[in-house]
Amino acid sequence: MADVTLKHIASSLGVNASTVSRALDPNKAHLVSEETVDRVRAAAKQLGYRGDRVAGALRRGVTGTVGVIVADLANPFIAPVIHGIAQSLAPRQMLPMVIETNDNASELESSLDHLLSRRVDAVICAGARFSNREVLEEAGRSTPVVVAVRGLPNSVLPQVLHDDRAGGAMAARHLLGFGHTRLAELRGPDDVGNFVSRHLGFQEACAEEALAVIDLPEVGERPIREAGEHLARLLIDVHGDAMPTAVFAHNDLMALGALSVFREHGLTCPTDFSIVGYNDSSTIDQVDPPLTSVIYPGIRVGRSAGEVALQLISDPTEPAPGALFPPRLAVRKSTSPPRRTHAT
Amino acid sequence: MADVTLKHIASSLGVNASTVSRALDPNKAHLVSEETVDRVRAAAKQLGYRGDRVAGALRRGVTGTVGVIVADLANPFIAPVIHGIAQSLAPRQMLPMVIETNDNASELESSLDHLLSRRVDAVICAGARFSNREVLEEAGRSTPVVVAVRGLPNSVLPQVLHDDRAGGAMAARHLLGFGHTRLAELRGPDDVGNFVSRHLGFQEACAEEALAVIDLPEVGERPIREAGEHLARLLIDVHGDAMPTAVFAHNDLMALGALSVFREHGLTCPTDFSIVGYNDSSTIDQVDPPLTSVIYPGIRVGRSAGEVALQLISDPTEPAPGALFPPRLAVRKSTSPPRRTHAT
DNA sequence: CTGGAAGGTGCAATCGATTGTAGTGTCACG
DNA sequence: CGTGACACTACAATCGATTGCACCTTCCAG
Repeated sequence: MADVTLKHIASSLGVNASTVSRALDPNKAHLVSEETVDRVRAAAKQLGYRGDRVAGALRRGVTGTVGVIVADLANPFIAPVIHGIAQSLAPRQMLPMVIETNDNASELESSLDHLLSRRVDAVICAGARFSNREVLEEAGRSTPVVVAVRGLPNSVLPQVLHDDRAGGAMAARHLLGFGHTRLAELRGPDDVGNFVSRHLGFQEACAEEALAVIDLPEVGERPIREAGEHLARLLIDVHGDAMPTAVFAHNDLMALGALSVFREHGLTCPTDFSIVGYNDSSTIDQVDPPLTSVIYPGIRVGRSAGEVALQLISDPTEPAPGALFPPRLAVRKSTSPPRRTHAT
Repeated sequence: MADVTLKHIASSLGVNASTVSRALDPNKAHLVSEETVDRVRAAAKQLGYRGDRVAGALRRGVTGTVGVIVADLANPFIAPVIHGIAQSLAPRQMLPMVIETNDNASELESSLDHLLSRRVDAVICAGARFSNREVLEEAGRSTPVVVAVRGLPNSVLPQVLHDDRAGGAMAARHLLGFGHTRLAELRGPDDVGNFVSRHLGFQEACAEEALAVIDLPEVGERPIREAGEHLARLLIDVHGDAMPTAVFAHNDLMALGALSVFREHGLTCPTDFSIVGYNDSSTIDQVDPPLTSVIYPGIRVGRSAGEVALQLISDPTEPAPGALFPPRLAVRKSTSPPRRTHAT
C-alpha cells in the first residue's frame, strides 16, 4: 500500500540506501558484495519493491519517455505509427506520451511545451504543419526532435517519412499507363507535408507526359470523407462537360467520398472513371470496387522514427540520419483503362 | 538551453525560490504581493521558464499521467478509445501513457508494474484477459484502476464497457427477425470479456426462440481476418450439408475473412447467407456488400473511462460508477431473409 | 611490519518544486 | 507606547533515487 522505498529495504537489512540502490542496479551491482546483493534482492522481492521512476528521473535527468505529437488519434491511419513507435521503445523500457493537437497549428506549440515540461527524452512530431517548423527546430536545439509522417521542407531536423512525392508520382504513372489523359486530384491541406508532396509528385509525373492535370485549386482542409464528396461535386459542377477519367485522391477516405458522389451521378467505377487512394487503409481492399491505393507503411515509419529518436537520445551530437520509405502500390479493381467514349 | 529553474528566476529577482513558486501557482498567488507576482511572471516569461513536472510530481506525489494498457495499438478499433481517453484528460493537462501487451496475459502484468513504477495517477486497462483480474484488483487497492472495453466479470473494479451482451443479442434478433433458423457464430477468444459477452448474448437470444446455434467450438485466438477465414472453412467442412444461412462474426475483420471464403465457395451474400459484423469499422459501410455491423462507440467508451479515472483520482474513497453503453446496429446490405431453398 | 591497493559500505549532496513554519515589517487599535 | 493582526517573504525540510567521495577492512607485497 504505502509504497516501498529504498530506505525501507535498507533499514530492514541494516544497510544504507545507497547500497541498496547499487545492489539493485545491474550496472552497479559489482560494487557490492555478492552476499549483500542477494540479500537486497530477496528483501526487495519480499517487500514488493517497485522503484520510483519519477525520483530516478529527477536525479538522473532522464525520464524514459518520448513525447509523440499527433494531429488526431481517431484517424485510423495514425494508429500503426504509434504502434511502431511503442514497439521500438519497448525494449528500452521507454514509453510514449501521446498528445493530440486536433490538427491545429497553434495547439501544437502548447503541446510541445507541455511535453518538454515533462522532460521527455525526445519528441516525435507526427502532426506538423509547415508553420510549426520554427518552434520544432527551436525545441530541437535542447531536446532531440524527430519529424515523422508529415515532412517539413528545408528543415534541419531529422525526418522519417514515407516518400509521398514518389507515391504521388506512382499513382500518376499507374493512371497514365492505362492511357488516361484527363486526370484530376483531390488534394489534402496545402500546409501539410504529405499532401504537398503527393501533389508535387503527381503533377511532376503528369508534366513528364506533357499532360496538364485538371485544376481543382480547392483542398480538403480536413481530408475526410466529406471533403472527398465536396471536391467530387465541385469537379462535376465545374468540369461536368469534360469530366476527368482518372482521379487521384490524397487518401482513401476522400476516395470513398468521391466514389459515392460519382456513383450518385450515375458514373461507375472503373468503367467511367478510375480512382486511386492513398494509405491502403485496413479494409479498403474489400470495398466496392476494391480500391487501388498507395500503401502507407505506418508501422515501419513509426518504428523507424522511434529508432532515430533513440539514437538521438544516446548521442545528440551525431547528426541523425532520417529515413524515406519508398512507396508501393496496391493495384486493385478501381483503376482500368478509360472507356473510349468518343471513339470511331 | 540549460533549463531555467525556479532558482534562476529567484536569484534574478533577488527573492526566494519559494516565493517564485507561489507566485506562479494560481492557487497560491494570493499569498504573494501583487507587485512581486507581476515581476515574477515577467521574469518567468522573459527567461522562458517552463517548469519541471518531474520535480513537481516527486514532491506532490501526483504525475498528471494515466497509464493506458491496450492489447494492440495496431488494431484500428482501439484508436478511438485512446482518442476518447486523451480527450477527457486534456482539460486537466493530463497525458496518457500507452503501453501494449501484445494481448499477452503475462505481459500485462509487467506492463502494469511498469506503469505503477512511473507513478501514474490511474490506470485504464483496455486489454484485460480474465486471468488478469487479480493483478488488476490488487493494483486497484493502491492506485485507481478502471477496466475498459474488455470486461472482467465479478470484479470489484469500476468498468466502462460497451454492452456486448446486448450487442450479441441484437445481432441475433436482427437475424432471427428475418426468419433465419440455422445460425452460426464466429467467436473471438473465450477469455476476453467482449467476446464472451457477445457469445452469451447471441446464444441467449437464440435460446429464447428455442433455436440452437450451430455449434462451432473453435474460437479465433486472434480475432483477425485469417481467423474468420479459418472458421468459415471449418464451417463449410463440418456443416457443408446444412450450412447456416446466417452468421454472426464477433468483429468486422472476421466477418470479412468469412465473406471472402464463402464467396470462393460460390456462395453470395446476402442471397445465400447473411452476415453481421461487430465494431462498425471505418470503411465497413463501403465493402461489398456493405456490412451490417454492431456499432462500437469507441470514443465514448474512452472518454467515459477517462472521466471515471479522473473521478477516482479526485476521490478514491467514493466508489466509482462505471458505465455500460447500449449497442446500436448499423443495418446494411449483408443481411436479408433466407432464401427458401427447399420450398415447394 | 608497513604501505598501499582493492573491495565494500556509508555519508551527504543533489535533482527542482513544493510547503509548513518562522520571521520581518507595517498598521491599527486600545 | 504596547500588542495583536495581517501581509509578505525567507528558511529549510521533503519527495526517493542516485552518485562522488571518504572511510574502513582485509590482504598482499615489499
